[in-house]
Amino acid sequence: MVTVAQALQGALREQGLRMTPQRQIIAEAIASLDSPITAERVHRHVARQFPDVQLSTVYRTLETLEELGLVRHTHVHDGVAHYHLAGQPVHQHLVCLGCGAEEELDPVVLEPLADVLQQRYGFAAALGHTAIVGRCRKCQRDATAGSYASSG
Amino acid sequence: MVTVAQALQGALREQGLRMTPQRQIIAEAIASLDSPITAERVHRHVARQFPDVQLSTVYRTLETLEELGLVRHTHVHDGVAHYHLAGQPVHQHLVCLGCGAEEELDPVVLEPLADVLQQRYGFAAALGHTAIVGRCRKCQRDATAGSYASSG
DNA sequence: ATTCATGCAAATACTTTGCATCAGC
DNA sequence: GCTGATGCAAAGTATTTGCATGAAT
Repeated sequence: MVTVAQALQGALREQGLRMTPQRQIIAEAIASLDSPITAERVHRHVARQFPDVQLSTVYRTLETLEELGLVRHTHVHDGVAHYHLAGQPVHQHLVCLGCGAEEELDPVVLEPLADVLQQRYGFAAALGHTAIVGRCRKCQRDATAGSYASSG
Repeated sequence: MVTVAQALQGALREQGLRMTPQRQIIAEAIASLDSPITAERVHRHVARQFPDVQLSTVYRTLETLEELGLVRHTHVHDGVAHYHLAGQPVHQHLVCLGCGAEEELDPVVLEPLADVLQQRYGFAAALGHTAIVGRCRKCQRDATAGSYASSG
Protein backbone atom coordinates (compact mmCIF):
# COMPACT_ATOMS: atom_id res chain seq x y z
CA MET A 1 0.00 0.00 0.00
CA VAL A 2 1.39 3.32 -1.06
CA THR A 3 0.43 6.74 0.26
CA VAL A 4 -0.85 9.42 -2.07
CA ALA A 5 2.16 11.53 -1.25
CA GLN A 6 4.47 8.71 -2.32
CA ALA A 7 2.53 8.12 -5.51
CA LEU A 8 2.64 11.82 -6.15
CA GLN A 9 6.36 12.01 -5.60
CA GLY A 10 6.92 9.25 -8.11
CA ALA A 11 4.56 10.70 -10.68
CA LEU A 12 6.14 14.13 -10.34
CA ARG A 13 9.61 12.66 -10.80
CA GLU A 14 8.59 10.99 -14.01
CA GLN A 15 7.50 14.32 -15.40
CA GLY A 16 10.46 16.27 -14.13
CA LEU A 17 8.21 18.14 -11.73
CA ARG A 18 8.97 18.94 -8.11
CA MET A 19 7.66 17.80 -4.79
CA THR A 20 6.91 20.68 -2.45
CA PRO A 21 5.51 20.80 1.07
CA GLN A 22 2.35 22.37 -0.33
CA ARG A 23 1.83 19.54 -2.77
CA GLN A 24 2.45 17.04 -0.06
CA ILE A 25 -0.12 18.39 2.39
CA ILE A 26 -2.64 18.96 -0.35
CA ALA A 27 -2.25 15.36 -1.48
CA GLU A 28 -2.57 14.15 2.08
CA ALA A 29 -5.60 16.33 2.65
CA ILE A 30 -7.35 14.77 -0.33
CA ALA A 31 -6.54 11.33 0.96
CA SER A 32 -7.73 12.04 4.49
CA LEU A 33 -10.89 13.96 3.67
CA ASP A 34 -13.97 12.20 2.40
CA SER A 35 -14.25 12.34 -1.35
CA PRO A 36 -15.56 14.12 -3.23
CA ILE A 37 -14.29 17.44 -1.96
CA THR A 38 -14.18 20.98 -3.24
CA ALA A 39 -11.04 23.02 -3.71
CA GLU A 40 -12.16 25.32 -0.96
CA ARG A 41 -12.54 22.47 1.50
CA VAL A 42 -9.06 21.22 0.70
CA HIS A 43 -7.79 24.73 1.21
CA ARG A 44 -9.47 25.16 4.59
CA HIS A 45 -8.04 21.85 5.74
CA VAL A 46 -4.55 22.66 4.52
CA ALA A 47 -4.61 26.19 5.90
CA ARG A 48 -4.77 24.86 9.44
CA GLN A 49 -1.22 23.60 9.16
CA PHE A 50 0.11 26.01 6.57
CA PRO A 51 -1.90 29.24 6.72
CA ASP A 52 0.15 30.71 3.89
CA VAL A 53 -0.91 28.16 1.31
CA GLN A 54 -3.03 29.98 -1.22
CA LEU A 55 -6.30 28.83 -2.67
CA SER A 56 -4.76 29.34 -6.08
CA THR A 57 -2.01 26.90 -5.15
CA VAL A 58 -4.66 24.38 -4.21
CA TYR A 59 -6.27 24.82 -7.60
CA ARG A 60 -2.93 24.54 -9.35
CA THR A 61 -1.99 21.46 -7.39
CA LEU A 62 -5.34 19.87 -8.01
CA GLU A 63 -4.84 20.51 -11.69
CA THR A 64 -1.40 18.96 -11.58
CA LEU A 65 -2.69 15.96 -9.66
CA GLU A 66 -5.38 15.52 -12.25
CA GLU A 67 -2.89 15.70 -15.10
CA LEU A 68 -0.86 13.04 -13.32
CA GLY A 69 -3.96 10.88 -13.13
CA LEU A 70 -4.05 10.83 -9.34
CA VAL A 71 -7.31 12.72 -8.96
CA ARG A 72 -10.34 13.44 -11.07
CA HIS A 73 -12.97 16.10 -10.85
CA THR A 74 -16.58 16.46 -11.83
CA HIS A 75 -19.18 19.15 -11.56
CA VAL A 76 -22.27 18.76 -9.47
CA HIS A 77 -25.60 20.41 -9.87
CA ASP A 78 -24.54 23.92 -8.94
CA GLY A 79 -21.47 23.85 -11.12
CA VAL A 80 -18.90 23.56 -8.34
CA ALA A 81 -15.97 21.26 -9.03
CA HIS A 82 -15.67 18.23 -6.76
CA TYR A 83 -12.36 16.38 -6.66
CA HIS A 84 -11.64 12.83 -5.64
CA LEU A 85 -8.80 10.37 -5.77
CA ALA A 86 -8.70 8.39 -8.97
CA GLY A 87 -9.29 4.68 -8.52
CA GLN A 88 -10.92 5.22 -5.18
CA PRO A 89 -14.43 3.96 -4.71
CA VAL A 90 -16.52 6.77 -3.28
CA HIS A 91 -20.01 7.12 -1.99
CA GLN A 92 -22.36 7.47 -4.86
CA HIS A 93 -25.38 9.72 -4.58
CA LEU A 94 -28.66 10.34 -6.29
CA VAL A 95 -29.38 14.05 -6.19
CA CYS A 96 -32.93 15.27 -6.71
CA LEU A 97 -33.26 18.30 -8.94
CA GLY A 98 -36.60 19.07 -7.36
CA CYS A 99 -35.90 19.17 -3.64
CA GLY A 100 -32.16 18.67 -3.47
CA ALA A 101 -32.49 15.46 -1.48
CA GLU A 102 -29.52 13.12 -1.67
CA GLU A 103 -29.80 9.40 -1.42
CA GLU A 104 -26.98 6.92 -1.28
CA LEU A 105 -26.61 4.57 -4.16
CA ASP A 106 -25.00 1.18 -4.35
CA PRO A 107 -22.13 1.75 -6.82
CA VAL A 108 -22.61 -1.78 -8.05
CA VAL A 109 -25.65 -0.79 -10.07
CA LEU A 110 -23.41 1.40 -12.23
CA GLU A 111 -21.09 -1.37 -13.26
CA PRO A 112 -23.18 -2.80 -16.08
CA LEU A 113 -23.37 0.58 -17.77
CA ALA A 114 -19.66 1.19 -17.28
CA ASP A 115 -18.98 -2.19 -18.85
CA VAL A 116 -21.13 -1.45 -21.87
CA LEU A 117 -19.47 1.90 -22.40
CA GLN A 118 -16.05 0.34 -22.15
CA GLN A 119 -16.87 -2.49 -24.53
CA ARG A 120 -18.88 -0.60 -27.08
CA TYR A 121 -17.06 2.72 -27.05
CA GLY A 122 -13.74 2.01 -25.39
CA PHE A 123 -14.75 4.70 -22.94
CA ALA A 124 -13.89 4.59 -19.23
CA ALA A 125 -16.85 6.42 -17.74
CA ALA A 126 -16.40 8.22 -14.44
CA LEU A 127 -19.92 7.24 -13.42
CA GLY A 128 -18.76 6.03 -10.06
CA HIS A 129 -17.59 9.49 -9.17
CA THR A 130 -20.40 11.65 -10.40
CA ALA A 131 -23.63 12.37 -8.64
CA ILE A 132 -26.58 11.19 -10.67
CA VAL A 133 -29.21 13.84 -10.98
CA GLY A 134 -32.91 13.33 -11.52
CA ARG A 135 -36.17 13.40 -9.64
CA CYS A 136 -36.92 11.58 -6.45
CA ARG A 137 -40.17 9.73 -5.90
CA LYS A 138 -41.81 12.68 -4.25
CA CYS A 139 -40.82 15.23 -6.89
CA GLN A 140 -41.80 13.03 -9.79
CA ARG A 141 -45.40 13.76 -8.96
CA ASP A 142 -44.79 17.48 -9.37
CA ALA A 143 -42.82 17.35 -12.58
CA THR A 144 -44.76 17.47 -15.82
CA ALA A 145 -43.12 16.16 -18.94
CA GLY A 146 -44.42 16.03 -22.46
CA SER A 147 -43.21 16.58 -25.97
CA TYR A 148 -43.26 19.83 -27.79
CA ALA A 149 -43.22 20.94 -31.36
CA SER A 150 -40.58 23.35 -32.52
CA SER A 151 -42.10 26.69 -33.36
CA GLY A 152 -40.26 26.84 -36.67
CA MET B 1 -48.75 18.42 -30.79
CA VAL B 2 -48.25 21.54 -28.74
CA THR B 3 -45.55 24.17 -29.13
CA VAL B 4 -43.25 25.03 -26.25
CA ALA B 5 -44.66 28.52 -26.21
CA GLN B 6 -48.17 27.12 -25.79
CA ALA B 7 -47.09 24.75 -23.06
CA LEU B 8 -45.34 27.63 -21.39
CA GLN B 9 -48.38 29.86 -21.61
CA GLY B 10 -50.50 27.20 -19.92
CA ALA B 11 -47.94 26.45 -17.24
CA LEU B 12 -47.51 30.14 -16.49
CA ARG B 13 -51.25 30.60 -16.20
CA GLU B 14 -51.52 27.82 -13.67
CA GLN B 15 -48.99 29.58 -11.49
CA GLY B 16 -50.42 33.05 -11.94
CA LEU B 17 -47.32 34.08 -13.87
CA ARG B 18 -47.27 36.14 -17.06
CA MET B 19 -46.46 35.46 -20.65
CA THR B 20 -44.13 38.04 -22.12
CA PRO B 21 -42.59 38.41 -25.57
CA GLN B 22 -39.20 37.68 -24.03
CA ARG B 23 -40.40 34.43 -22.52
CA GLN B 24 -42.02 33.48 -25.77
CA ILE B 25 -38.92 33.94 -27.92
CA ILE B 26 -36.70 32.34 -25.33
CA ALA B 27 -38.97 29.31 -25.25
CA GLU B 28 -39.00 29.17 -29.02
CA ALA B 29 -35.25 29.53 -29.16
CA ILE B 30 -34.82 26.54 -26.88
CA ALA B 31 -37.17 24.52 -29.05
CA SER B 32 -35.47 25.48 -32.30
CA LEU B 33 -31.87 25.18 -31.18
CA ASP B 34 -30.27 21.81 -30.69
CA SER B 35 -30.27 20.72 -27.07
CA PRO B 36 -28.38 20.97 -24.87
CA ILE B 37 -27.68 24.67 -25.06
CA THR B 38 -26.07 27.25 -22.84
CA ALA B 39 -27.75 30.39 -21.57
CA GLU B 40 -25.37 32.44 -23.63
CA ARG B 41 -26.28 30.63 -26.83
CA VAL B 42 -29.96 31.17 -26.16
CA HIS B 43 -29.20 34.80 -25.57
CA ARG B 44 -27.25 35.24 -28.79
CA HIS B 45 -30.07 33.62 -30.74
CA VAL B 46 -32.74 35.72 -29.09
CA ALA B 47 -30.77 38.93 -29.42
CA ARG B 48 -30.99 38.77 -33.19
CA GLN B 49 -34.69 39.50 -33.01
CA PHE B 50 -34.81 41.40 -29.74
CA PRO B 51 -31.41 43.01 -29.11
CA ASP B 52 -32.66 44.48 -25.86
CA VAL B 53 -33.28 41.15 -24.17
CA GLN B 54 -30.75 40.82 -21.41
CA LEU B 55 -28.69 37.80 -20.58
CA SER B 56 -30.02 38.05 -17.06
CA THR B 57 -33.55 37.76 -18.44
CA VAL B 58 -32.51 34.61 -20.24
CA TYR B 59 -31.19 33.18 -16.99
CA ARG B 60 -34.34 34.18 -15.15
CA THR B 61 -36.57 32.73 -17.83
CA LEU B 62 -34.56 29.53 -17.93
CA GLU B 63 -34.96 29.27 -14.20
CA THR B 64 -38.69 29.82 -14.48
CA LEU B 65 -38.98 27.27 -17.26
CA GLU B 66 -37.13 24.81 -15.11
CA GLU B 67 -39.41 25.44 -12.15
CA LEU B 68 -42.35 24.84 -14.44
CA GLY B 69 -40.80 21.53 -15.46
CA LEU B 70 -40.42 22.50 -19.09
CA VAL B 71 -36.64 22.45 -19.17
CA ARG B 72 -33.84 20.90 -17.19
CA HIS B 73 -30.23 21.78 -16.83
CA THR B 74 -27.02 20.00 -16.07
CA HIS B 75 -23.40 20.98 -15.76
CA VAL B 76 -20.75 19.71 -18.09
CA HIS B 77 -17.08 19.29 -17.48
CA ASP B 78 -16.17 22.97 -17.26
CA GLY B 79 -19.09 23.77 -14.99
CA VAL B 80 -21.18 25.58 -17.58
CA ALA B 81 -24.91 24.96 -17.35
CA HIS B 82 -26.50 23.26 -20.35
CA TYR B 83 -30.26 23.47 -20.74
CA HIS B 84 -32.60 21.23 -22.67
CA LEU B 85 -36.30 20.66 -23.01
CA ALA B 86 -37.69 18.23 -20.50
CA GLY B 87 -39.13 15.08 -21.96
CA GLN B 88 -37.17 15.58 -25.15
CA PRO B 89 -34.81 12.87 -26.20
CA VAL B 90 -31.48 14.53 -26.87
CA HIS B 91 -28.20 13.43 -28.26
CA GLN B 92 -26.20 11.78 -25.58
CA HIS B 93 -22.48 12.31 -25.42
CA LEU B 94 -19.43 10.78 -23.87
CA VAL B 95 -17.07 13.57 -22.93
CA CYS B 96 -13.42 12.78 -22.38
CA LEU B 97 -11.84 14.48 -19.38
CA GLY B 98 -8.44 14.06 -20.95
CA CYS B 99 -8.75 15.57 -24.39
CA GLY B 100 -12.28 16.94 -24.40
CA ALA B 101 -13.35 14.71 -27.26
CA GLU B 102 -17.07 14.08 -27.54
CA GLU B 103 -18.53 10.90 -28.87
CA GLU B 104 -22.15 10.18 -29.53
CA LEU B 105 -23.79 7.53 -27.43
CA ASP B 106 -26.80 5.41 -28.13
CA PRO B 107 -29.25 6.51 -25.38
CA VAL B 108 -30.57 2.97 -25.28
CA VAL B 109 -27.56 1.80 -23.30
CA LEU B 110 -28.68 4.05 -20.44
CA GLU B 111 -32.08 2.51 -20.09
CA PRO B 112 -31.12 -0.49 -17.96
CA LEU B 113 -29.50 1.75 -15.38
CA ALA B 114 -32.45 4.14 -15.42
CA ASP B 115 -34.74 1.18 -14.85
CA VAL B 116 -32.73 -0.10 -11.91
CA LEU B 117 -32.66 3.34 -10.30
CA GLN B 118 -36.39 3.68 -10.75
CA GLN B 119 -37.15 0.25 -9.38
CA ARG B 120 -34.70 0.15 -6.52
CA TYR B 121 -34.76 3.77 -5.46
CA GLY B 122 -37.89 5.23 -7.02
CA PHE B 123 -35.55 7.72 -8.63
CA ALA B 124 -36.09 9.11 -12.12
CA ALA B 125 -32.52 9.70 -13.24
CA ALA B 126 -31.84 12.37 -15.80
CA LEU B 127 -29.13 10.21 -17.34
CA GLY B 128 -30.51 10.78 -20.80
CA HIS B 129 -29.82 14.46 -20.49
CA THR B 130 -26.39 14.51 -18.92
CA ALA B 131 -23.09 14.14 -20.64
CA ILE B 132 -21.18 11.16 -19.29
CA VAL B 133 -17.65 12.05 -18.42
CA GLY B 134 -14.67 9.75 -18.36
CA ARG B 135 -11.62 8.86 -20.39
CA CYS B 136 -11.59 7.92 -24.03
CA ARG B 137 -9.56 5.03 -25.35
CA LYS B 138 -6.63 7.23 -26.19
CA CYS B 139 -6.49 9.03 -22.88
CA GLN B 140 -6.83 5.87 -20.82
CA ARG B 141 -3.27 5.05 -21.74
CA ASP B 142 -2.09 8.29 -20.18
CA ALA B 143 -4.04 8.08 -16.97
CA THR B 144 -2.62 6.07 -14.13
CA ALA B 145 -4.98 4.78 -11.49
CA GLY B 146 -4.28 2.84 -8.34
CA SER B 147 -5.33 2.82 -4.75
CA TYR B 148 -3.75 4.83 -2.04
CA ALA B 149 -3.49 4.71 1.70
CA SER B 150 -4.60 7.66 3.73
CA SER B 151 -1.68 9.39 5.35
CA GLY B 152 -3.37 9.40 8.76
C1' DA C 1 -54.50 48.97 -10.36
C1' DT C 2 -51.83 45.42 -8.97
C1' DT C 3 -48.00 42.76 -9.12
C1' DC C 4 -44.87 40.46 -11.87
C1' DA C 5 -41.07 40.85 -15.38
C1' DT C 6 -37.46 43.39 -17.42
C1' DG C 7 -33.32 46.29 -18.27
C1' DC C 8 -29.40 47.74 -16.38
C1' DA C 9 -25.55 47.48 -13.58
C1' DA C 10 -23.31 45.84 -9.82
C1' DA C 11 -22.32 41.93 -7.09
C1' DT C 12 -21.24 37.16 -6.26
C1' DA C 13 -18.95 32.67 -6.62
C1' DC C 14 -15.63 29.94 -8.50
C1' DT C 15 -11.52 29.53 -11.00
C1' DT C 16 -7.49 31.12 -13.66
C1' DT C 17 -3.51 33.98 -14.60
C1' DG C 18 0.63 37.44 -14.53
C1' DC C 19 4.52 38.36 -12.34
C1' DA C 20 8.24 38.70 -9.03
C1' DT C 21 10.31 35.90 -5.63
C1' DC C 22 11.56 31.60 -3.74
C1' DA C 23 12.93 26.76 -3.67
C1' DG C 24 13.70 21.89 -5.45
C1' DC C 25 16.61 19.40 -8.17
C1' DG D 1 22.01 27.89 -11.35
C1' DC D 2 18.26 26.65 -13.90
C1' DT D 3 13.54 26.14 -14.07
C1' DG D 4 9.48 25.13 -11.95
C1' DA D 5 6.32 26.40 -7.89
C1' DT D 6 4.33 29.73 -4.89
C1' DG D 7 2.26 33.99 -2.92
C1' DC D 8 -0.23 37.68 -3.97
C1' DA D 9 -3.42 40.25 -6.33
C1' DA D 10 -6.00 41.05 -10.15
C1' DA D 11 -8.61 39.33 -13.98
C1' DG D 12 -11.91 36.23 -16.02
C1' DT D 13 -16.15 33.60 -16.60
C1' DA D 14 -20.67 32.13 -15.43
C1' DT D 15 -24.45 33.34 -12.85
C1' DT D 16 -27.34 36.03 -9.54
C1' DT D 17 -29.45 40.06 -7.53
C1' DG D 18 -31.23 45.02 -6.28
C1' DC D 19 -33.89 48.41 -7.85
C1' DA D 20 -36.60 51.51 -10.62
C1' DT D 21 -39.37 51.31 -14.70
C1' DG D 22 -42.51 49.11 -17.69
C1' DA D 23 -46.06 45.76 -18.93
C1' DA D 24 -49.50 41.69 -18.46
C1' DT D 25 -53.59 40.46 -16.41
